[in-house]
Amino acid sequence: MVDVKGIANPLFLREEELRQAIEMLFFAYRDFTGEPDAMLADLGLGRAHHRVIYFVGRNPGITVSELLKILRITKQSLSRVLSHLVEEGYIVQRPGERDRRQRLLTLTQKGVELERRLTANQRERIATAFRNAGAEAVQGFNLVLHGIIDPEDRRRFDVPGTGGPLGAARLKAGAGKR
Amino acid sequence: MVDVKGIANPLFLREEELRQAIEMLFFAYRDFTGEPDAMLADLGLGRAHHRVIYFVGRNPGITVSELLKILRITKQSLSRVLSHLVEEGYIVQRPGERDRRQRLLTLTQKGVELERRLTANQRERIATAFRNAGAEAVQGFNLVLHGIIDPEDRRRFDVPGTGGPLGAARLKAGAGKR
DNA sequence: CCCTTTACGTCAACCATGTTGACTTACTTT
DNA sequence: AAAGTAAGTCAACATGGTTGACGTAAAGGG
Repeated sequence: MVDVKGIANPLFLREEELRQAIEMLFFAYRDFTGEPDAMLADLGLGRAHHRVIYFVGRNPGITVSELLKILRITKQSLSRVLSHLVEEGYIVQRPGERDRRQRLLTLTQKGVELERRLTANQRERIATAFRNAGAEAVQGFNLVLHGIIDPEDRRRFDVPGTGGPLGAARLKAGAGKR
Repeated sequence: MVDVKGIANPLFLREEELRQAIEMLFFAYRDFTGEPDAMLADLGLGRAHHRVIYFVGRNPGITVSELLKILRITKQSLSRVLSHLVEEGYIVQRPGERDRRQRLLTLTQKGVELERRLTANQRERIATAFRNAGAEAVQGFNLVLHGIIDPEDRRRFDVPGTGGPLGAARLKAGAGKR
């Protein structure tokens, strides 16, 4: 039991490395959401509203059930937030054409503007981190984060033409291995 | 205004790249916390308890105010969670030696065991992602995540001997640039 | 030695956002 | 026509954040 934490013990390094990752994920998420949360609070909205606005903006015409799958919350929980956003004029609903039971969701101009303001903050934070870390690091970041996500949702990041996840990032990483 | 999304437009690629990062961060965090949350629910605990247990385990003898700085919540909010954990025997408090106003927090054996179970899950998820992505990708992941964190908390990840953040990861990345 | 500051705790009220369960309406599918 | 599906609604409840006010004990500076 000598040298438990010494350099000769790979298990300690591994444990330490993994704990660092756990903590960085916590701090990064905390800070990543902090500023948008403050902006939202000024408008009487919360983080839940942000998530809805983000994913509706990203997937115009998305159905309620698709949105529920992404957010992994109940429809009752979504309902409170979504109906508020509709009442306040951030989002419009229209019936689906093929299936008229569906309510297709789209941002209004007001919604688009809010989404832009909120996302600009997050984008800027990430852009700075990307710039400082360099292109290779960004690929590594994408690859690891991709692997942390549940398999069923990884395919959201597949890029159609490339036949693999994450488009060019994956192609390049894969090339280096094979 | 032709070719707005075409390959000739670097702004579109950049925007898309940043949005992918935003979304991956959301999905990764969602899935990273999902399974521990379910374990905690069986014990009548929540994610807030997990965070406290984690950081007390990681920093034995931490003071309440240090913990508050990490979590960025109010003491009233922490109090509810922390006193519950003390009552249930996961954490013990003892007065500080130099400053007897302080309550130094430490996990009990019961607390250590719970912490291990919860963290094992997250560690496994990250370890798998690390293994599949490769060592270089892990360094990139660390470097980018580090850059996303607010500067005042980045130093938590500095490694004493190396004179820079993230120990070896940073040394290697820096060597390539200079 | 007093006085101020600090570390921590507590009570109370409120809010955002998640849950479960039961039920309805409208539409699609078989 | 019957069954299934998409969405909404009402109600009750839990967790974990917030602000504000106040209390206690210890530390530290004049």
